[in-house]
Amino acid sequence: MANKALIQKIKGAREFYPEQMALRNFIYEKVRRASRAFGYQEWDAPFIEPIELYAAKSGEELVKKQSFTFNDRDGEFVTLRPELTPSLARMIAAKQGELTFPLRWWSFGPFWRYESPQKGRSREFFQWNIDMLGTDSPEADAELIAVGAEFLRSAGLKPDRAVIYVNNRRLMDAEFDALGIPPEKRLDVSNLVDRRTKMDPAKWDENALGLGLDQKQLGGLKDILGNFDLWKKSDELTRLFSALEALGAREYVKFDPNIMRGLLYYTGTVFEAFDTTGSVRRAIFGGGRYDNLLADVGGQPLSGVGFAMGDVVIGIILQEAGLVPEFEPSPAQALVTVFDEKLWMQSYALAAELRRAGMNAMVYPEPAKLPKQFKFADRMKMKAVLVLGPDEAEKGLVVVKNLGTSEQEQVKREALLSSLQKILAFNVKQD
RNA sequence: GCGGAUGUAGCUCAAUGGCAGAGCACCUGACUGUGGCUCAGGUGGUUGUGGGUUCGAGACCCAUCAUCCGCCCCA
Repeated sequence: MANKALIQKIKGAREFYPEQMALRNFIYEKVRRASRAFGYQEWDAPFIEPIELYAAKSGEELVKKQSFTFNDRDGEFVTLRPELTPSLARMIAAKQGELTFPLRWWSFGPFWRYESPQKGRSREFFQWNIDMLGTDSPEADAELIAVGAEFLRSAGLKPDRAVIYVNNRRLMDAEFDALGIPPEKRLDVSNLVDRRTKMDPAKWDENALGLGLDQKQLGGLKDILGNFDLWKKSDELTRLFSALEALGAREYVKFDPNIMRGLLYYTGTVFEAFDTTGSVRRAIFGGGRYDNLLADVGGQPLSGVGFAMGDVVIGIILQEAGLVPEFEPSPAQALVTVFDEKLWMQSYALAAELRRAGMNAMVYPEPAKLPKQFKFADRMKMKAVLVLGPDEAEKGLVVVKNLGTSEQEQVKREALLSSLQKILAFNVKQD
């Protein structure tokens, strides 16, 4: 039983022990590489913002119910950021005249949403955001999708298990129009489409009719949602797919008329990536094209395309797929033991010497029995252990033991580096 | 906000209402200058918390807290 005196962490907050931190950094590294491969610049915004920033957009209970808010000492309402886009809009608007467009920005940082924690969802999470602003073309949409595909590829998720589903709002609006679905019902219908895979078919039909659709419209809607060649009617999607072909990302992408995305602000291409084989049914990432990003904050109209990916879902998927590299407990590959009180400082000096030579070296923090120190090195999965005992000190030697092979040799101090490097290189090959 | 499940050693889990246990981990020793492997021994518990029923509760009842799974929601 845990110590009762321990104060519990905040519900849904995340604790990153070194092993989890390694996963987070693994994701960050893949994100960073994919973003930079396409020339995107890293940026960030405040973690706390005035609540109005979000209220301006949704103005809903959503903001109050699903955000962490509090009063600061001056009585201002402060919100832990639940998303990045409003901050992006403000920062762009503030320097709209001096930024170089088209602008390509990416970010990876913490966000908070007051929701009930469950599989794939916590109250505190890290999110990758990536956007291109100032270009309005299906080819730009294709680039963002290609960035996402590049991330999936580099993380080890092949097209047979990760798929990016694409649709287009304008295409769907045109289809809805053709069915005689009035524009004011589009939002409700979109939301219903979004929920289709989750719902019982009969119930879904019922809801559709409840929205005021007639049988003929319902039938037409289902025809549309079952038509996976529909994209051929869309000039935008046709161009998108040829661009994806050229970008080498086509194999990851499928057209799916059921992808809508709940967000109001998407106006053209929308897309969502899913793991098709694992236990997580939530989207890996999702995004699309939005117009008038800056409308709410008073900037000039600007079109953009972007997507966001949380760390929780992708983390589960990568672990399930066995794609996370084995955890290395210690960044240092060599342990310098401390033989006794007298030789303590000599061991410290030896470790310092290794560090000056560019190696990561850990020294045992105090004299202790050698078995204990060796055991420590073993549990830290270190590759080599150095022993500087009385015999070695006297003759200017060091014992180097390869923990992988159990072989050890006494070498002169001058030969230590090359001996160590040999062991480390050998062990690297073994991995 | 709603529903379901689970809380026992550091971890994973046992224990018909009748002495709280096992495996792993940890510590010590076999092995006073060498990790893993083996063997022997040992430490470790207010059974989430608070009440109740009972001669007797880890188990049954009520409440509460926490976690997990799902619904709702998902900017």
